[in-house]
Amino acid sequence: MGIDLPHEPSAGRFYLAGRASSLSAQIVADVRDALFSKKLKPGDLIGTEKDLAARFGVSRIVARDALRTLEALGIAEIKMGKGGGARVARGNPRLFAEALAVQLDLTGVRASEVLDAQRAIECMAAELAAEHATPADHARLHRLLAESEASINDATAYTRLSREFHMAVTEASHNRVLVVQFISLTHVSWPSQNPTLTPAVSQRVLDVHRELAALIEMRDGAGARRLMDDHVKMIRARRVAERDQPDHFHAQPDCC
Amino acid sequence: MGIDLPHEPSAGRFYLAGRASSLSAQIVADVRDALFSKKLKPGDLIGTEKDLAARFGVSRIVARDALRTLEALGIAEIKMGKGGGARVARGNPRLFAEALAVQLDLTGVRASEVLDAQRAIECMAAELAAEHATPADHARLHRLLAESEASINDATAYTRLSREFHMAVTEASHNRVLVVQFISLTHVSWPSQNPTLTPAVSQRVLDVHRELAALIEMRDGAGARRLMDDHVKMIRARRVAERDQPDHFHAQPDCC
DNA sequence: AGGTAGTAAAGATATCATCTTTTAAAATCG
DNA sequence: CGATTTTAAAAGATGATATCTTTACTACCT
Repeated sequence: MGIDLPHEPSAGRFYLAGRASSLSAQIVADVRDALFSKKLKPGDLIGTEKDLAARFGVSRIVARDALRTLEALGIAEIKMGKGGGARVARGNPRLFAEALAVQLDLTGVRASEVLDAQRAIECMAAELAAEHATPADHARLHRLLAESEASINDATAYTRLSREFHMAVTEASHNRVLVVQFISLTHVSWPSQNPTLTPAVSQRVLDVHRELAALIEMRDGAGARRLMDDHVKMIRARRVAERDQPDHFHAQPDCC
Repeated sequence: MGIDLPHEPSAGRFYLAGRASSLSAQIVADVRDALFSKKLKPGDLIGTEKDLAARFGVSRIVARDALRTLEALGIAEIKMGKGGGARVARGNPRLFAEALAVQLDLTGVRASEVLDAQRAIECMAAELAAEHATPADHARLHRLLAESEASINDATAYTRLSREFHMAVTEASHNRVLVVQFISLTHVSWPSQNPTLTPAVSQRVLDVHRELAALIEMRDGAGARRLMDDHVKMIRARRVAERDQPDHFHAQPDCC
């Protein structure tokens, strides 16, 4: 497919002052162009440092600079040893999640903004899960509910299982774009520890999760969306009632 | 704030075989840790290649390797010349948009998946715009509607203005996370050219845009959400009726 | 206020060191 | 004696260093 990326010169580091562009930046641009024009696909060999240096008439360090950039962008995977070199990577959602987390941190968005975006993703996921969930998806949701029940007194395990339940709902939508975005947003918004979670709150959340799984099983997309909307709104309200400050993500005790 | 990133060693290139980790990878990890623990913030000086080389007891090329990676990740901005060196970048949504586009391309998602994710983002944006739009936001929407009306017979200009209208709705939500996601998804999904757009279709889309602006102005969040949902569903249906293939993004003539 | 020179910084090159992978030879077992 | 396994060496690849070149910024002089 042809991805229509921005052509304006201000598109990041591909347009630099001084030298029209550094030599390594030119190599990066060439490889990216080949990727987007489908001349390269995941698994293809991009080349060794020696190969690229020869091809572009530069030193190995320039080639290495370019490969380091491609690696950081998730485009290339590099291997040492005979038969090594750089190959086009397969898509890596976790890398993307990290990139988003970094950018959100740097731009200083508020918890409320992240949670509203998460609400958008999870509501759509719930609706589409009601349409597309498979028997395996239903089984997974039920297994996670049972494990959550068993961990009702263990706040750490419960928090982890809760996130896995939301992840399972998102994956039941069979929309990989929503899955990637869910992973990214929850990297930012999901606390890893939740010391103030009580068994009473856990039980209430578990009840909502059960109802959601039932609506998905009944193929009630509108109902699943509404319940998820209320559920994530409740989480957001608890967060925002505590301090709505960019640097209080970590301190927030609430999840679902 | 504390961003809770994955701590498992398999988190990308920060855990390498052979050498416990390359020297440059260690520098990258240190800088990232400093960023996430708030020891570094946007605008801060990370250091020159010489500084970092001295600090970590390595050569300038190792420091340069690390800085190249941080630059690619959008963490560092590098400047040549006296007073140059690397500083912590400000958040760059366009970089994130490109990263997402690359990853979506590499994972081979379908147009329908991207458009469903876009529908999630735009519906939430419409609802929040109804709550948060300012007089300046309303004025901008009306200006864009007027310019669209004047360009009804110019498919290229109309396509551009149409995207700007959607962007303006998203910005009227005052949620920067939704804005970043909108930019990212439309990098992938929005055709740059639309040769088959007819004035009749343009007029119909313009009517929907007018109604949407009116609902936002009336603060009717539920109505704005419903209209946007139907609108993006219509776009999706037209796309999917043509070929639902990952590599036909570029060829799709439809936008709104 | 403008031009120039000096200095600090990154860009790039040639080369050496180390690591990883592959292949071939030797040893062992049936 | 043939097949299989183990070990070692060679080849290929990246990691890293020292050094030269080019760029950009700042201070000084006219």
